[in-house]
Amino acid sequence: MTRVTSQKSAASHGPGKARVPRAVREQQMLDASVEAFAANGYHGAGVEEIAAIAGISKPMIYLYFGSKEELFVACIRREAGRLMDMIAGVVRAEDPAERQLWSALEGFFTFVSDHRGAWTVLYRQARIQGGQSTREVDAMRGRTIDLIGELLARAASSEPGPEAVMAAHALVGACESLADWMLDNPDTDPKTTAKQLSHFAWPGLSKLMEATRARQRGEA
Amino acid sequence: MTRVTSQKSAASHGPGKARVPRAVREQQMLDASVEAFAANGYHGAGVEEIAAIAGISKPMIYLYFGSKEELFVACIRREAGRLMDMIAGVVRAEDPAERQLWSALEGFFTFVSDHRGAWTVLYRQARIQGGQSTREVDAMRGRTIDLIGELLARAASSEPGPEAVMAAHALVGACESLADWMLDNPDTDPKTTAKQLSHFAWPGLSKLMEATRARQRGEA
DNA sequence: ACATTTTCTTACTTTGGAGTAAGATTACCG
DNA sequence: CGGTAATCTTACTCCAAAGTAAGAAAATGT
Repeated sequence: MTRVTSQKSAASHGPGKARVPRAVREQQMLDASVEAFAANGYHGAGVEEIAAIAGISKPMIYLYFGSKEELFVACIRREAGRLMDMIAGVVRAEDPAERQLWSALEGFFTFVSDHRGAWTVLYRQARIQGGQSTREVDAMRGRTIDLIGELLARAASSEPGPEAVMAAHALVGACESLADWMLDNPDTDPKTTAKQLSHFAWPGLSKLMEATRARQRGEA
Repeated sequence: MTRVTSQKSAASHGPGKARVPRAVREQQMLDASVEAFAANGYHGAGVEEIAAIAGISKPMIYLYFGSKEELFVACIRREAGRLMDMIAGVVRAEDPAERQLWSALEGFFTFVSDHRGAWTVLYRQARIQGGQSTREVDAMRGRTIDLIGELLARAASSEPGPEAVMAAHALVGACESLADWMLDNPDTDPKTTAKQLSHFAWPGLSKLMEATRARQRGEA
């Protein structure tokens, strides 16, 4: 509610609306897109509706982004970048494995919490949509899983085996599910969620890495 | 490929197509719908296309199901029922908690494996779509999570606490993610997947239940 | 002041696909 | 046999929403 179409319309001289440089408008359009896509899904959200939220008319979107799909891809890219930045910003390479894992979880849940609704829905949308956006998100998801697999393997000082890959998939799935849950329970603390998941997942991971190390000693 | 429009067209007398009773046709339509929705998503699949796959013309679908959305809901309901039957068929109430958990996982992964592509995509579709289908699937998912939470609580002989609920969410998410993974790796054995996830998840669950029991003793 | 570029809008075309009208053909039942 | 009900098709209507044409109004430079 109380959407602001232009915060300095009165300051500008005359009846014409405030002109805004392209770079800024693009970000406003992306903000509006994320809001609309998150609320109604890719097909549910209309370009006209998005334009309205951004306080602008439809052709501008086509002028700056070319098509609805490209607009969507631009959203995905921006949000994906933000998520990656968030995680990269809190994980310290010199920490031990368990600590790194916990940091990554904390970064992820904090991001979801900060971007209420927006990201997770967008993320789920993108994986379904088909086309470029799906490819990009799936690629990012795949890289994340590989990374976690390698992290686990490194903690067990070995190569990533099939169990580590499976564990990584399971862990990522658990994160996604808990992220959804956080959206329904807005008063949940991201750090608590991260810590609890960490507590829950670590015994199994620890056991798995132990087994890996044992197997490796037996083979060597 | 080699889609069969009617296996007894030659057997029937004359050029007219084989007539089929409603109950049978409905199932054929649902089969076609699942195939099309799974391949192209709810919006990507056209009613005309579904009709073609079922070897029938479009108005029949509207005559029997009313609208595209109702058709989709009917798909969801049928597949959800099958999944529930599958799980209910393998879980034995008198078994201990760990065994029950493993059985449920086995049932789930077997179902996904048997209904290659179809179900998981449908399921993911439904959770996004909005409308009746989303409500039903989310409700089913919620019941499943509650069930698992209660199972865990019962194993710890206590009421379901917030940690149990969280663990249940994480576990369901892990299952969904691994189901997706199975679709990309068709040569994966469902039982192996179930067993591995069980091995991976149990230490954490066990520890959690232990803590719950300890806390309860302290309070009593 | 004038030309050029950038920002922005109103009003339009187009189309893909959901949904329907009207009726043909075949089975069923006295 | 009719007559009624069920199955099934061709050939439409209709609309929401993507995308576009044409140009107005403001900024920017010279």
